[in-house]
Amino acid sequence: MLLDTLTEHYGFVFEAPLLKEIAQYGQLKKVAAGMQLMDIGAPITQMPLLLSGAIKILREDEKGDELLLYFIERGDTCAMSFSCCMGGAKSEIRAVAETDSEMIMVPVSQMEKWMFTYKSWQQFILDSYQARMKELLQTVDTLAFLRMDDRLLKHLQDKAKVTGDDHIHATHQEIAYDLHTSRVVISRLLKKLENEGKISLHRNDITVIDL
DNA sequence: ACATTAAGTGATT
DNA sequence: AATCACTTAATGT
Repeated sequence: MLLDTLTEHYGFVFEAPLLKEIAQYGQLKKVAAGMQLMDIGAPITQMPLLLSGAIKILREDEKGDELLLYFIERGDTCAMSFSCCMGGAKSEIRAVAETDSEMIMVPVSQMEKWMFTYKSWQQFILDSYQARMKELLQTVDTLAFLRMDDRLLKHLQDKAKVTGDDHIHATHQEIAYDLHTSRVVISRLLKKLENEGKISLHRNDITVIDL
């Protein structure tokens, strides 16, 4: 039952009547890892409430190169899309499932209504917005100061965190793609991190030791 | 055994 | 930090 799963994950955040409403208007959605959930330019009609798994949020430049902004985890929602959908705007970002994930999709119209009727909802959106903004500023910081080694280590740690596994299953090329750099650079920095004893390298598998 | 793909390295910009 | 050119290692057929 949808309400049960909902209570399990969000029971501490929302009061009973709101949980009931979410169960009524939302629909459960399960996605496999690697699946694209939202693309740049697509209109936003629904917003996800994440139950399990993780979603990565990407920005894209003119040439189609991607840059990872941040991850969304259980108990999060994409607050960025909230500001967009208030004005009926289109998505500025792309969302891809990092792991197999479950979420509840809620129509935007309902979410707007709840802003006025439920204090806990208002708080949830505000908190979520603040958390995303903080993460975003962090990535901006590392970008601005061109510290690719810090960026890489943080990315590995984030990835291990959202996956819940210290073994990262990814090629150097894929990581380079996320951080918008070349594979050679990633290989070199990974090698450096390995020498520093922070990670261990194997083909298609990086083990994060220093968490 | 051979082809393909992933990873490591030196040199250059 | 990015790119090139090349080597070495792991994996699939």
